[in-house]
Amino acid sequence: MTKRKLVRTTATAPVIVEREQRPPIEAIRAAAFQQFAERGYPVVTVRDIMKACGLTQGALYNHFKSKDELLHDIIASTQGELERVCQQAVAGAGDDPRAKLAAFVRAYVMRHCRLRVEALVANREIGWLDAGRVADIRRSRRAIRDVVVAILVQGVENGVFDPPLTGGRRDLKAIAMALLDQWTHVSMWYGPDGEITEEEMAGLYANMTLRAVGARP
Amino acid sequence: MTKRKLVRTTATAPVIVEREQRPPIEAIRAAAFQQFAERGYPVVTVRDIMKACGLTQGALYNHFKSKDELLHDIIASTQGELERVCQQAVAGAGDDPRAKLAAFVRAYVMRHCRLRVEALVANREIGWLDAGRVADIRRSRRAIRDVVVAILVQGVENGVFDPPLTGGRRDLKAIAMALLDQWTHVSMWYGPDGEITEEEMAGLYANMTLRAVGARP
DNA sequence: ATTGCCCCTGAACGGTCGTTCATTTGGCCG
DNA sequence: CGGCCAAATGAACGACCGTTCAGGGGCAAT
Repeated sequence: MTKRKLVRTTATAPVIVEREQRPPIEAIRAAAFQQFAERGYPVVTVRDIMKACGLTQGALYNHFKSKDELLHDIIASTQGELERVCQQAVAGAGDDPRAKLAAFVRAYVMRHCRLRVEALVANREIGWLDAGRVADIRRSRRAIRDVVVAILVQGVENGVFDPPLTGGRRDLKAIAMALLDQWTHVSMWYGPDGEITEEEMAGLYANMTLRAVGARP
Repeated sequence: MTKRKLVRTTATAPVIVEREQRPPIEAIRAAAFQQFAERGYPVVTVRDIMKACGLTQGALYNHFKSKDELLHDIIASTQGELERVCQQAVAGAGDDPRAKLAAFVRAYVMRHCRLRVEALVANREIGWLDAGRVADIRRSRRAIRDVVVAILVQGVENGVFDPPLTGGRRDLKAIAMALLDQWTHVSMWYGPDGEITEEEMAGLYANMTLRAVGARP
C-alpha cells in the first residue's frame, strides 16, 4: 500500500458547495475550519480546502500568503474573540469572586459548546504554527489563565474560596490550569444533538468549579 | 517556499542514538513514542524514526507491517496498561466510594505525570488510526469511563456523594467525562522540572475531584 | 471600445512521502 | 569451514504535497 490518503477516523466525505454566496475569503475560512476540525491541519491539503468552496488550489494565494497564514488567521480570530468574551463576562459580574468565577465558567463553557469546531481547531492545531506566529496566541492564553488566577487570588483573600493545598502551599496556577483543561475539552465530546443543552453544561461546570475551589455558600 | 518541513513548535533536533543496546523492535517503539509526542504522527516520517535508532527506513518493515500498525501498537499497549492500573487502584481501595474515587484519581494522574510522553501520544494521535484499529482502544476508554461512572453511582446510592444536578437530573456520565478531561490533560502541561511533585499533583486532583462530586467529609 | 485590475485557472516545479524489493550483511549451527 | 536465514540496506516506485506563474475572463471606469 503506497502513501494512502491519511484521514482522521471521524472524517466524512468533503462536501462541495454548489454555489457560494459569501465572499471567497470567508468561504475559504469556513471550509478550512471544517476540514481542519474533521481531519487535522497537516493532512488537509490546499486542494481539499479550495475544492470544498468550489475553487481551485491556486486561488488560495489571492487571499492568504500561505496555508500557514490561513491557519494562524482563523485561530487568532477565534482566540481573540474568546479573550474578549471572557473579560466581558467577568467585567459584568459584579465584585464577588464567586459571581465572577461562575460567570467566567459559564461564558467559557457555553462558547466551547456552541463554537466547538472553532475551539477544536484552535486547541488542537495550534502546534503547527511556527514560533513567530504562535507567540500572540500563547500570550492570549496566558492572559485568560491569569484572569482565572486573579479571581482565585481575590477569592482566597476575601475568604470566600478555600481551595485545596498542594504540598503545604496554595498553587493557584495549577488549579487554574486544571480547571481550564476541564472547561476547554468540552469541545471534544459535547454534541448539540445530545440530551443536555449548552446552558445545562455551563451550569454543571460552574457548579463543579465552585465546589472544587471551596466556595462558601 | 516549497513544501517546507512541517514541525511542531516545541520540536527539538532529533537525537540519533550512537549505539542501541535494546532489541530493535523496542528501540523503534521508543523512538516513535518520542517523535510522535514531539512532532505529531502525520509529520514524523518513517525515515525520521529509523534514523533516530540508527537504522534505515526499510528496516521498519521487518518488525511492523506499516507505520499505522506501529502507532496502533504503541497506543494499544499504553492504553492496556492504563486500564489495568486503574482497575487495580480501585480494587485495592476497599468499598468506600470516596476511597475508590480518590485511589482512581491518584493512580490516573500519577501515571499521566510520570508517563506523559506516552499519554500525550495515546490521547493526541489516536485520531490517525483507521476505524478498524481504533475500535479496541475506544472500547478500553469507555471501560475506564464506566469505572468512574460506577463509582459515582455507588457513591450517590450510599449517600456519600452529592454531585451537581444538570437540568433537574443527575448526569453522572457528563460529570465523569468532565473529570476525565481534567485528569487526562495533566500530561499536556505538567513538567517534572517544575516545583510540584507527581504525588502533590495526584493529591491536588483527588482533592478537587472529591469536592466537585460533593463527597461528605 | 478600450483599458486596467482583480480574481481565477490549471499546468508545472521541486520536493517528500510510505512502501517494496533485490541484494548484502552477519551471526549461529553443523 | 560452508550453509542458512533473519535482519538491514538503499535505490526505486508511484503518488501527492505547497507554491508559483503565465494565461484568461469579467466588469467597472474611462
